[in-house]
Amino acid sequence: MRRRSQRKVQSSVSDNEPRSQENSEGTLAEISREAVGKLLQRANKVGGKRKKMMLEPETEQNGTHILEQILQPKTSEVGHNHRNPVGSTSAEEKCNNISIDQRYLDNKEELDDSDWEEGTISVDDRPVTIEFDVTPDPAVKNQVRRSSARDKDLAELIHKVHLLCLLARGRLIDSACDDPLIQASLLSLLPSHLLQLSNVTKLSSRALHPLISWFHDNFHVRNHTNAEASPHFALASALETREGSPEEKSKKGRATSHVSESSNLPAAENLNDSVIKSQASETQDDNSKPCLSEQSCRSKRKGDLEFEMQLEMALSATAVGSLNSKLESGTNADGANVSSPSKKMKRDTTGESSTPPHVISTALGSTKVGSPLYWAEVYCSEENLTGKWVHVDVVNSVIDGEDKVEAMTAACKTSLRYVVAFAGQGAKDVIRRYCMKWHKIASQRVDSIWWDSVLAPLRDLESGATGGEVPSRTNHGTSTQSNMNDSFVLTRSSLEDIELETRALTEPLPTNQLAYKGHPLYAIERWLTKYQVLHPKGPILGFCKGHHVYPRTCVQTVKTKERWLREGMQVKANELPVKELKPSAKTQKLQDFEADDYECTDSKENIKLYGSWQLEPLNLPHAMNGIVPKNERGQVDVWSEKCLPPGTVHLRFPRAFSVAKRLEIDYAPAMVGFEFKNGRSYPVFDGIVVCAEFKDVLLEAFAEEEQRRQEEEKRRDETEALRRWYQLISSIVTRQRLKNRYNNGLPSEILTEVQHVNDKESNATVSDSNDNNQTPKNQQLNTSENNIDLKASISTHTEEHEHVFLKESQSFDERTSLLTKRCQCGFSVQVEEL
DNA sequence: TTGTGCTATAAGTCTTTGTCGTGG
DNA sequence: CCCACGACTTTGACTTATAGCACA
Repeated sequence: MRRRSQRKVQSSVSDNEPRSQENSEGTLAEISREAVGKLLQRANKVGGKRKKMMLEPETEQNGTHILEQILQPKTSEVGHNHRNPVGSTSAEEKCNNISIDQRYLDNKEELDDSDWEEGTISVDDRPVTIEFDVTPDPAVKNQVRRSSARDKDLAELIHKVHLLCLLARGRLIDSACDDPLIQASLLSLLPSHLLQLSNVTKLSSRALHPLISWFHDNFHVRNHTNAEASPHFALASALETREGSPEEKSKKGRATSHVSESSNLPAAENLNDSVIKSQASETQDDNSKPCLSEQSCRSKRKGDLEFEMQLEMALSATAVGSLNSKLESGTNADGANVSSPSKKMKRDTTGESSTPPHVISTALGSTKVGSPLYWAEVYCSEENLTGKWVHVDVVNSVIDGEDKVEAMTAACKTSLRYVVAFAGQGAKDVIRRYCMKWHKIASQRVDSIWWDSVLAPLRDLESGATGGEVPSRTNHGTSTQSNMNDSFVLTRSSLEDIELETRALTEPLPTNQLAYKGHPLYAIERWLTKYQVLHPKGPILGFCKGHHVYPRTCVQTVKTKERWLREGMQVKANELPVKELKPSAKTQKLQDFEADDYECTDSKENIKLYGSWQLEPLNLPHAMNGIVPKNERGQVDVWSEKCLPPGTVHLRFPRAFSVAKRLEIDYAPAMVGFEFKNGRSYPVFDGIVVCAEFKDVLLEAFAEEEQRRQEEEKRRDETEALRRWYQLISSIVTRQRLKNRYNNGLPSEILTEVQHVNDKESNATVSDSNDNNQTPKNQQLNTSENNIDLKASISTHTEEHEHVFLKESQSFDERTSLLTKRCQCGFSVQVEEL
């Protein structure tokens, strides 16, 4: 099975668009596979690169060796990936398998493309190939490559996709369970004595026992399934199979073993169905009763496993973790109008991405590795004063065993990281009900902000489907309840929220001290960081290995005076540092150096840290008489608005200081931070700080100056444009004249004469004094700004003549460095001597 | 099996206020 | 001569988190 899905993924990876379009019309599982395949394609690209890096040292081996080497690191890398905490389970294994194949291909290409010069020496035109007897260095082979930031990003991405797939799958199953036909079928299977359960007004978990045992006895979990069946079909066929095969029951022992090996998935679905069904019947029978919901677990056989397999297909590449689905069935407690069926199907993912699938399989003794776990939750209004959702695992015939789930997953050598309840197309994370050691899994879960945002719309749906109002039970309600009733209407959902929050705040103390490192509720002094202290130092909640355990709320962050300054706070007078740190070696060295210079003995000053309770708002001197209070460097450190002395403003417009200087207004450069460049830190300035009364004046002056500057810039641009035009025209004219003069050899040649007054651009001026008067056309461009005069004249020569420049006739102007060469005909050329 | 301590590595944090040459 | 600007030495020491391993 794994191999098959692996191939499929691979093909979708290598296929191009047309294939994917084809897939898009296929089954949901195919679509899911394709989507995941695309992600894996990206993942494998990254993996390929990584591999290339690993193979670099091996490029000097011959081809055979290289191919062997290519295959060898795979195993180690697979192993590594399995260890990746954020990786995935079965799908990840597939992922790795695929990457192996990809890698092989990649390296084949590499072999084709690579030049073999490193391993080949050409002697007498005959290539000599040096072959190395490669024995892999065990040290290198065993070298652990830690996952880089990029690997982690990728793992997180896969993690998220995986969760989304699981959510989608859970909703599908939930939807199937809502099918009225399936519900009706399920009800029809129920023995009559169990149907009476629907008439119970107050449901307690104990009342569920007959139903659970009936389901447990009558349904089995099948070992193989039709992976392509839809959830609806799977459910229906599960019911059908159970009906049609009473004799299979007598093959019961096998079924039991199957149960143990395959997960509880089917049960949940069936539960859902039965619950819904029972509720439906309930609603029909007696709508006005606040009722109960019952759940009957039905088909263990096909449906469950089919779901499981489908799920695995859908998640093909991303590694299906184990997935538990639970179903909560509840009844609406309010006897009012329309009773909404309050059933909740829950699905939990355990060991979600990182656990190696084979571990699970070992634990379960099944070939189905990484199977999701499913169970149901039933709302029992008689439980826990306010009523609560009760864990019901029909496959294992366990009721109210929420504390056993974590142990069960632990037996599978994985951890329970997500427990999601589904109902009414919505979903809610109820991990807190099942997780007893939150600190162990918190770091393994996806970013909570992302997860909450994904679940937010689903939570509303779930709450709408299950959140029947809890009747105000003043008769036997507690004071807390009535208080809460005063403030808002209690719903099952809100009560559950309270329950989960309470659980979150009452986690038992861990027994190993390492767990206190970053524990959200508790702390021991040993694991505080450099900038943390306990304040107040108490109460002591307990002990762990001789360490006092304090509430995490006692842990305070301490900072230096300068750091607090950035937040607009200053240390109160006469406050002693709550903690002192030894200066770093670098600072120490620097201080020693200064001590040598100044013979200062107090060179080893500790870094003094203060806590937030030792602070008061920053009290800077007020600006007086238009003078800005400055620090010892003549500037103002503007870490934030709070750091501005009262009566001053921070002006950030460009060249503000020049404006202030021109207006003779007192100002201070505003230092806004530091930047590191070339191994040093440099202060970064942005704008100036001036007294508030000058703000308007400065802004006005800045606006004027800005306008003047823009006009100046415009003028400069125009001048530059003119200059370039002149240059262009000059060169055109010159070119034309030279062409006429030398190219054609015509009896009559055209000479172009360019005279430039105040010429600084051209290095040579060609003029013909004889023809100056014959200029047929003069052009003159004047600009009033910079007195650029342009005079271009074109003259015609009537006789052919080859100029001769004699040394005697040339003259040199030392002032302008211009050398003038003259021909006897009167033609002259000026060149600039360099 | 689990916790602990150690090591190695990756990643993150904190540090924190120039000088000189060149060209306009 | 003054001023603005850019190049220059591409920090680095330290802490924290993480993973693997050996051992009790």
